[in-house]
Amino acid sequence: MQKELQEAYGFIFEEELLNEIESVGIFKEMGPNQKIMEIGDYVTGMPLLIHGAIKILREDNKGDELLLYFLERGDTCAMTLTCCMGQKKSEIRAVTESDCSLIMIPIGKMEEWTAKYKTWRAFVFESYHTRFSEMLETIDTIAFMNMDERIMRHLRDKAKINGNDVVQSTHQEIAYDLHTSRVVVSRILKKLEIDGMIALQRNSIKIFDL
DNA sequence: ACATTAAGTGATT
DNA sequence: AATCACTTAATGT
Repeated sequence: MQKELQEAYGFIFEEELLNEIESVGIFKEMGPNQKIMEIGDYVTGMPLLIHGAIKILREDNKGDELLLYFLERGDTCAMTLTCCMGQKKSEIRAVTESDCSLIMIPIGKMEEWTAKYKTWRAFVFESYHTRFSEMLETIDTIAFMNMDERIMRHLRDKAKINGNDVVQSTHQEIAYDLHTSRVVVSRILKKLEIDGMIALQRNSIKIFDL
């Protein structure tokens, strides 16, 4: 855990804080599509992402979901930041997108470290700001972009996260993430393929126009 | 060979 | 862009 921690956070946190993280944090590794946090769960810990990606989803009253944003190495969940002061329930769902390793920090430490470490404060504010920006971007794409642009953006995001121009995903999964129907996704992907932006295979999509 | 799941398509709203 | 109804293609057993 020490090596991973050093690699991902060594440049942000001072020695003393890194040591504290190491002694109090719980190292976890998990495969893709694992639920880390469910809507309604009490937030008990704060994840520091070391490796891999996590997608953050919102759910409507019918149980349909919508992708809010991805978390990557060096990121943390903004939900835990807003929940840390009281015993609040999570309003989002967090699911691993790929193989992940992360360190869980007990929520009690948050306040303590906020007072104690300047780098921690900076990290929390910075994270908060970044997540907020990403949310605004997502809102923009929903409000102002056509579905074909949204799909293209989503494919690029996924490609970037996995470091691979071939995205492993079914049309149905994309439809869930973007809160639309599979038929619509299939049609738009077909159009994008004819336009030479992507190549379609069963269960995967190759992206040319990164 | 058969069942299951993913993807393609026309028609309608 | 969503939904329905149906077809076709790919994959697992």
